[in-house]
Amino acid sequence: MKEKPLMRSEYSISELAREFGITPRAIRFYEEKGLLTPQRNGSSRIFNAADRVRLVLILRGKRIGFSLEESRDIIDMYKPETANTHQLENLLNKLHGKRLLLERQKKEINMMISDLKKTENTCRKALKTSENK
Amino acid sequence: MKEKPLMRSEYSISELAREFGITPRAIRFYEEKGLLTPQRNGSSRIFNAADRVRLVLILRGKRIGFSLEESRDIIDMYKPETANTHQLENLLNKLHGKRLLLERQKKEINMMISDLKKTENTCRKALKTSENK
DNA sequence: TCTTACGTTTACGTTAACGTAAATAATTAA
DNA sequence: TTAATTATTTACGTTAACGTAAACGTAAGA
Repeated sequence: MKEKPLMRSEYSISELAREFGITPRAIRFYEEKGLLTPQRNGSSRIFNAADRVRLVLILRGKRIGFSLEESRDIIDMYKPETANTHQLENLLNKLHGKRLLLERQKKEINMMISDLKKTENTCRKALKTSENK
Repeated sequence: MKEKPLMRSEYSISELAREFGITPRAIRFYEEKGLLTPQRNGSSRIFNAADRVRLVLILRGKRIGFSLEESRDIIDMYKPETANTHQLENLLNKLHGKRLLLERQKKEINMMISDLKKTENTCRKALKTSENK
């Protein structure tokens, strides 16, 4: 008799949805946008390991603040048929650009924080003064 | 006769728009959302120094990836009538949160970059090999 | 057999942050 | 006086990334 495979290689839409904490609708949406292209069993979608990886990449892209369109490059990069060095350079440039942006944002945030801490001190002093009257 | 003031203290909508590289529409939109409350001369808006500062804050908020709703707290913080220590703590917490998020994003980006550089090397080797045949 | 769970497609709804256009008024320059 | 510039309000349009609902098919279990 067959044993249950320890590591699944095929997934239903809701299995993936559960695993990644997203909705089936979202997954279908990604497919609509051409970011996923699962097989079919009749009308039902069947996702394999490669599809799962692509989903991981999509979600990783989202976490770094990429739009789906921006993530498309990342995903394409991981499918061997289309991947080429030119694309890779391109993507690396994008990533460097994003990183620069993040660094700038962080600097601005730090400035705002130190700015507000001054305000904080001013506030506290004002409070103290008003308490003393 | 009157001399032109060196430092303006009143601005028309298009003056501000030009100065900050945005459209009058955007400024009106910010007003609609209650982030700006310029005076009027008849039907025309007149912005003063304080309004200008608030606009600066709105745009700064955008640069660090805040939505207008999130920026609202920042702006409110800078108008003395409403500002209080509680709000300030709140805002500081938000900013710290945002910074954490940015740091995480940067880490993910760095991971992706180093990941892709491996791919890059693999690519180059593959190219070399195929050239040698 | 009936219900429950899961799958599908189609299609309209939603939020944010404006863009764009139309119709109109007031001011200014030639 | 006429044209250009700048202003207003009203209101519909746009993009992204799904949410939500309807209407339907299918397979499993009590």
